[in-house]
Amino acid sequence: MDIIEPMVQDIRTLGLPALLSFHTVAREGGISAAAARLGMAKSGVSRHVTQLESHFSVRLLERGARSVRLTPVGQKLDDRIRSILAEVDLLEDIAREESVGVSGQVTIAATPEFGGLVATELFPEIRARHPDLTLVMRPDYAFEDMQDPGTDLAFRVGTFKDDRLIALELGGFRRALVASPAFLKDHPVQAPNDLVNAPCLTFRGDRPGATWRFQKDQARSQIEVDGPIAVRSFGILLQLAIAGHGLANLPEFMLGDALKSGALARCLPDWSQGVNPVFLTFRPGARKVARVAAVIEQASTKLPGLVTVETARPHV
Amino acid sequence: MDIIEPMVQDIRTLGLPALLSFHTVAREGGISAAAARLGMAKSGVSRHVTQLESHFSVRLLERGARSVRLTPVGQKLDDRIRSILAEVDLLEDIAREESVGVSGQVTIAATPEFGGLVATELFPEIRARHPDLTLVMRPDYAFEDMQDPGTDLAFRVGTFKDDRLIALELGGFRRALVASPAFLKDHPVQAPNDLVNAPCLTFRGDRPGATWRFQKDQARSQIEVDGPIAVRSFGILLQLAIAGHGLANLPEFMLGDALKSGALARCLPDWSQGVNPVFLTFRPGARKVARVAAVIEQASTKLPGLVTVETARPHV
DNA sequence: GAACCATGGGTTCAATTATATCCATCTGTT
DNA sequence: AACAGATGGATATAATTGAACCCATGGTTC
Repeated sequence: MDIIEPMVQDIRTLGLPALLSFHTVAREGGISAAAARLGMAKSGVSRHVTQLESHFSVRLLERGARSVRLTPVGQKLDDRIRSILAEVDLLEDIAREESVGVSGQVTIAATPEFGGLVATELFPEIRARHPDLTLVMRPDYAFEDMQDPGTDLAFRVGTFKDDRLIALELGGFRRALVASPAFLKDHPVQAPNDLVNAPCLTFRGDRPGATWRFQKDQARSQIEVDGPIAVRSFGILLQLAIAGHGLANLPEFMLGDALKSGALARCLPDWSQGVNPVFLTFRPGARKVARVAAVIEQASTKLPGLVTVETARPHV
Repeated sequence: MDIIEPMVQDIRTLGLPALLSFHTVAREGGISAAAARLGMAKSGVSRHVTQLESHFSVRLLERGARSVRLTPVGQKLDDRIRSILAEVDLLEDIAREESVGVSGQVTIAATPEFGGLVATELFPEIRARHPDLTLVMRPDYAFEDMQDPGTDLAFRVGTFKDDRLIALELGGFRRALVASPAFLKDHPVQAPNDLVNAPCLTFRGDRPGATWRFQKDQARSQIEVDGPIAVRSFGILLQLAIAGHGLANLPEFMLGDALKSGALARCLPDWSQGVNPVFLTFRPGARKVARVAAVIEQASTKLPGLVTVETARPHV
């Protein structure tokens, strides 16, 4: 009849509860703790683990006297199992939305500035369409794991590495070097090299200083800048620049008002900086959850117009 | 003690076998057929489905007299379930490789031309590292679903939409408009508009004709070309161009030899065409499977140098 | 510092409980 | 009548628990 023979058989002997037990052991760091968390007898958890071990014919836990550690294979498997359990959770969401409608809560992570843009530009329309939906913006520079439930979507700027997430490229933005007009009168900046000893207001990331790259026609310039003030907030950098404390290199989308009102002026307007791509990331199954899809859709239709300076490439 | 309370509980009553049964029903189009495929009593399959339905409180199947159809929710859920089952399968692979080592088979889909590039440039080194690994290249212009096991990796050119796959951007290539020197002597092409009535050798995709876009400084030109010969193979287009049958617009990476030997010459060399991005796509968990990871790693380290014309952006 | 025990975590085992599966039967449609 | 799916009861299978068991560590004591 049918040619496709190789279908999954082993799943039968592999239970979701066993996967959950093992994953909980990995999370909690011990069988007793996992059993407490799951509200079941520790013998059951122990059995689940051994069951998986014999199923895979691989040792998943290094048994110490008072503790267990994951073996390398155990770690790999746990990582996948975590994803699987998260995907299974989504099944519930998808089904529930069918009867209850789009409601509940969507949690979105983004940098504070970008989060502001997203919240002001996107949230009103989403809320108008889905009144029962609660949108939670979690502004943070540190990107979280997103494998544990809690965050549904994350806007990320620039490169990142995570196999387990879908990344939707929304466009990109440029940065602009700006300072207050008064400051520029005292500290004229004609070329990128003038920045070396200038008071640059840098974003304080993991390490001090920053590298700013400029390009003009074929000329490229890469400057290691530093300055008296470094802050872990672009918003504060913006205020500092307006107050005339130095040069700031800020995303274009933050500068609209300040440039119009004349509070800030561009430096080196002929020199362009590369495009910072903006990605929207989420777990693979998330797009099938209607309330998450609503936000994704809104973001992918409306945001490109807001941040894209040049159309870079077809979106994924 | 711990703050993190919301952990999955429902999984307990949700069995992988039930998911498998439902998915098989969806695949086979009926409960009896599914039961036959799974080698179990049809009553069991029926129970599994009703069990899921009551678990989710949603109807998954439209019951007809002699057939069942998936409800919209059923389709969504089945789509996710399919992914989940595939991910569960990967668990076995990951575990097995720990004891057996990297072996087995990796199936890779790509267009015939690109497949050739991949096979010649990538396969030797991979095979040298993993002698027990069998690499299967499946050249095909039609991209398959990749949700059903069978294809582990797929190289894709240009845009695509599939939430369920991870896309790794490897770089991009440009196309070049070429023809034989003899042909060009008879049919000089000075500007893109000259192509309108020229005998263009087009790739026969889903619909006839093609749109070629050219750019020179700020000038942009978009030409709807057509011609006497349309073939669903870039390789044959290359041969036709060499034989002097017309103009072909081919990927740069195919043209090395023909341009060097003088068999082909560039047309409109001042006009550039956009970069065609190349993606490597795979199921989310696939990278954790060592034998697949070996190919991904090789591709992502070696291919960018082969196809990238300009570094577009940091890879994901 | 060596011997000692008490503690906490992991495993094993048997009994109980729950669950899945099958076969036969029933219902409804074509 | 024939086929596809649903239902129900009997049986076998599997999951869960709680108590007993191990065993390494850490602290205590001498």
